[in-house]
Amino acid sequence: MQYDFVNELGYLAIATRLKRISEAMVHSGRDMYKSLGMDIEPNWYLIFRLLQKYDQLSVMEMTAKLHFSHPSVISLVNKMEANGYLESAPDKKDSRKRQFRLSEKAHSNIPEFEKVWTAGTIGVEKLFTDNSFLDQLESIEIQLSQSDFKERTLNELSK
Amino acid sequence: MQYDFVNELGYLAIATRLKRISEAMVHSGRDMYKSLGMDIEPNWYLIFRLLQKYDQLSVMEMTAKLHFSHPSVISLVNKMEANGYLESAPDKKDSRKRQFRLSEKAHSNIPEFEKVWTAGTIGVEKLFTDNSFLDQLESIEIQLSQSDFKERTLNELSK
DNA sequence: TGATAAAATGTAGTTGACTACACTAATATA
DNA sequence: TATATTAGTGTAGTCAACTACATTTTATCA
Repeated sequence: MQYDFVNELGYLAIATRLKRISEAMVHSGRDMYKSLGMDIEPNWYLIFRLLQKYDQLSVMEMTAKLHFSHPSVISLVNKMEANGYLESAPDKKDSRKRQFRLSEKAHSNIPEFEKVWTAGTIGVEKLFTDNSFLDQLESIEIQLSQSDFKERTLNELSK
Repeated sequence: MQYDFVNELGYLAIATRLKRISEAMVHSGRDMYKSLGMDIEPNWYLIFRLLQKYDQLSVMEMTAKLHFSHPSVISLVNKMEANGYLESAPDKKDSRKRQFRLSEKAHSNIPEFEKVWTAGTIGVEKLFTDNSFLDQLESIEIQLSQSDFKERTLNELSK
């Protein structure tokens, strides 16, 4: 890796670095799916896994589980439905809701996807020497959900 | 923190989590600057620090040091110049280049900014029990620059 | 030198996240 | 019951990153 000024900046540049790593991985993932001739996107993984576990969910149920905004979820599921991976039907009891489930195409393709997802998981896992990184990530998430960056900084400022 | 399905997904969802954390911090930082009546944006920190260190830089020199795309840098420096924090002048030797430096306004405001940046750094630092997180981050960056997610996954797939 | 390639900047358009607003349906309440 | 509030979905517009393309200037080299 060539010289990177951002890494000199310590903790205050951490958001920049996290975003760069994330974008590099997503970009590379998109590229990989294309190379493998798979017509799916990196983020669809979240929805596939959700509907494997919960079978049928509405938009708001997905936003609650993923902590995404609802427009983001709508955008994801619309694209997946347009590509034939999801089916939606109005909820029987509440006509405001659309219930989404995996399509037949999804079920028949997922075994192939699983191979790639397993390989991807192993590949990423090898980036870490132990699993303390995931633990630290969770710790950061919890702490920031209790008191965000602004609050923490203003608190330090007032000392 | 409420239930978060993404955290069940392990290593393959790490990009999603990094991005969420990054966006939460940037969002909160923007909000903080606003609350404090400071007319700056979180990412401007990178440019302030660059020009403190290097005094005068062109767009491409900044992209090389930050590993950002050049349109991103252009967008940043244009906004900063519009807000009076940067001054630019054509390079004497190469008329394609614009050389950027900190303005008088920047120099006179930075001491106040430093207080906030120091507080922010301390606040973020306290999210971590030790500094292994930054080390791990650097290790990931280096590894991914040598072989990206796609390559790693395809490599595992072929085993 | 003249032609070609490379470099620096800039613009346009894309993407995926977001907030804000709009609409409709369901629920709560006076 | 009628009205007000809340909830679910959808749309529009913003934002910061990106790629691709365009333009101009500089550098290379036949």
